[in-house]
Amino acid sequence: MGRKPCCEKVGLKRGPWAADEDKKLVSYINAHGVSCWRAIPKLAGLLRCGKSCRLRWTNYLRPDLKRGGFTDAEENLILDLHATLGNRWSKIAMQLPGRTDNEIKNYWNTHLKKKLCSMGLDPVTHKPVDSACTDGDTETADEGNLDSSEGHSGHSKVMENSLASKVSDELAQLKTIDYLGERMDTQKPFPTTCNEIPEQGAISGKSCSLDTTNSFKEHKPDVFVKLEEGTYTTGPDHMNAIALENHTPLGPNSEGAADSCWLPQEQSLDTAVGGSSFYQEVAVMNGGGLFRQLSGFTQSNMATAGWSTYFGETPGQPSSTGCSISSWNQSFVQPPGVPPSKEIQKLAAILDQI
DNA sequence: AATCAAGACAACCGCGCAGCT
DNA sequence: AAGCTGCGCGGTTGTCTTGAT
Repeated sequence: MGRKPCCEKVGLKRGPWAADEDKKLVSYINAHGVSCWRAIPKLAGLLRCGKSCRLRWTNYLRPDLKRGGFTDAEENLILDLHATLGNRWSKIAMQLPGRTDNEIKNYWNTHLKKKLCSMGLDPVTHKPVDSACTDGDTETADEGNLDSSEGHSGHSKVMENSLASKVSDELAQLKTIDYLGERMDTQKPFPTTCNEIPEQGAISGKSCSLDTTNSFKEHKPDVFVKLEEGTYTTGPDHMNAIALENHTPLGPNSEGAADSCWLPQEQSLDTAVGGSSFYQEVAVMNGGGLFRQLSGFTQSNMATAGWSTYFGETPGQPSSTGCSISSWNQSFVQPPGVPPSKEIQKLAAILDQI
């Protein structure tokens, strides 16, 4: 049973939109708003299907769209979010006000994918690959896609690695969930010094991120970061924070090289904060030792965990909600003293088999 | 100046999901 | 529960622009 087409296509115009079509659509929507896309073309006097109108509006005509090239900060934010979310362009677009999923997707395909390749990173996993991407974008990245192997010989190893990587990531996240859940249940404070950070069981690299625009609301548990001895690096993705705050990072190694900014273990948070969001970010890492996204996190339970002090006002963000931490690439660590859940045991078993 | 290739971006297509009847 | 409808999403294609030869 075939699906009914979204609209009657006979006699409808296709292809690029003319200026007068844009004008008609904009003036109609400005006057009446958006209710039913299907009905809009007729009401607006357009020979387009509703779907085409919706796309034109959302991707091009919407007044809140930000035109022009992507800034470095936006670019880094996309890279980071893609590392976490994959090709979920709409989700990524939610974090970039004024940008559309289509725009981001195009930018990714034309610029960022190549950029990652040139850096020797797999555009799907964002992890280093042995061989650089070939032109023609047959990314080695396909290894991240278990469904697309189509029986190519020699892919079984790749598939294994991919599966292992996926399972590892899943496992790490579940461990984190368990650990964070326990912490939240018992009101046990999060580690505040480097020494309290669990060291064992580093699993795999992956980025984690925090939507600073919504504070801690509605975030799913994410990952731990593994901390090097006494020092912390924000990783390249820390630039996200800057993007969200829409200003340039301060401090040493700014200019996109902030991934190499380190803070001594013993440096106090108060000292580290130093008025700059860049340092706030580092400071939270320094003091907190870990960061996470957790559903139900609030200002008050963060305060319980000793974090509230560091969520100061940041430019362009509501006071006390604009935490500047965004994300960074580090390794997962095995949370201490957490009895493995069934899910974890299951995943661990799969991992062993691989 | 003409041609071709590559790049950039707009637009389309098909699928899946949610809400409604 | 099943079918229908509208919408949103991600992948893909089409078209225009730019740069190289």
